[in-house]
Amino acid sequence: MNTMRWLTEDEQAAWRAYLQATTLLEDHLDRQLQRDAGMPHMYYALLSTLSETPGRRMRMTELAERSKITRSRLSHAVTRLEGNGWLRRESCPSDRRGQIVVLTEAGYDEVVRTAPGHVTAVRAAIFDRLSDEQTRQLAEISRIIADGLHGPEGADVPWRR
Amino acid sequence: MNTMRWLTEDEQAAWRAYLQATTLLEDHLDRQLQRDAGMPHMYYALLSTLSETPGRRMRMTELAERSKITRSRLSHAVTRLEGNGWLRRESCPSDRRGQIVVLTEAGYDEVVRTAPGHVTAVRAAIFDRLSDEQTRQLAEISRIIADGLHGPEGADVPWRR
DNA sequence: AGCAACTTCTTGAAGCTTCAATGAAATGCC
DNA sequence: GGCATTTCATTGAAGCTTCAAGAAGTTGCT
Repeated sequence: MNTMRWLTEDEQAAWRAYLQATTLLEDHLDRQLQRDAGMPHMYYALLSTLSETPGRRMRMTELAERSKITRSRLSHAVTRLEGNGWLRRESCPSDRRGQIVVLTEAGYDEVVRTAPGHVTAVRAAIFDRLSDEQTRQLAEISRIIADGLHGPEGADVPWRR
Repeated sequence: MNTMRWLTEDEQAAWRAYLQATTLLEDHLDRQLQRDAGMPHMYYALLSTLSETPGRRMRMTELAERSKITRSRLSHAVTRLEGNGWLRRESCPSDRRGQIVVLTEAGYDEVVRTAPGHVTAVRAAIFDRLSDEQTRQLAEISRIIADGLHGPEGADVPWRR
């Protein structure tokens, strides 16, 4: 007998729609930010995260974890953004392996300058089209998926990387 | 006065959750398929789409549009997959500019071999965790976002790309 | 203290994506 | 027919991501 569980009609439809939506949205936001800020969306997200953080600084590892990217990817990204003068590395006093990424004044200004355009793009693509109810549904669904893939925020699983 | 509309608390929460979920999921599926099939998720999706198509073949442009990727990206992808022997290019009889991508027997076998593992990964990450109601919500939300970004399946907008 | 095991971060190479430019063919217009 | 415009697909270079390896520092065990 065949013990394999395939996707139902509804699940297939949802999966196709999800793939199309995420592919289009990623592409759309990458283009918007590449045009208006000269960097891909993930790079902008890094600056944005730092801009909301006390001291506008964070340990590499923590920034990588919050952003859900590998340390390696972050390392390359920081090197590039440092070249733009938007970020700076400082060594960590409490742990000499550590590096602290600091958003420069120029980097902060860049976020301030480009945030309105980015928020407008996100609104236009998503939240202006969804009801409040759907916005909450999206949040809940996203949390369920994210939690399944890395444990609910702080569950340290050794088999993960 | 400031006429800019920022995101509400709920919208910010949804956006953060969405970004984390999609980043983690993409990464997870890319790894799963890279390990089990030796290709990234998008490449697998191309083979999978072709496998469900009459004659297991499609025009480049149509495959690119269904997959929501650029022709350029598809061109590179097909070159790579052709190198693996999973795809083959044929010239189009009705339009001599055209190319038709054909899934080879080996390519079809590869999809058959790796589909179960992939479906299991998708189920485990998403549908085993969502209620039927949430699955329908995800489909609806995804459709709304996708439609906003490229017109509802067939609306040909000249200003796009 | 000494040492293995682990963590932090970086690096270079290989692979993937984007962008702009190009060749070739089809289409529309007069 | 002749010519400009548009469409189809490809190409190479530059930029981004992944992967495996490695240097440096910390932690835990005895």
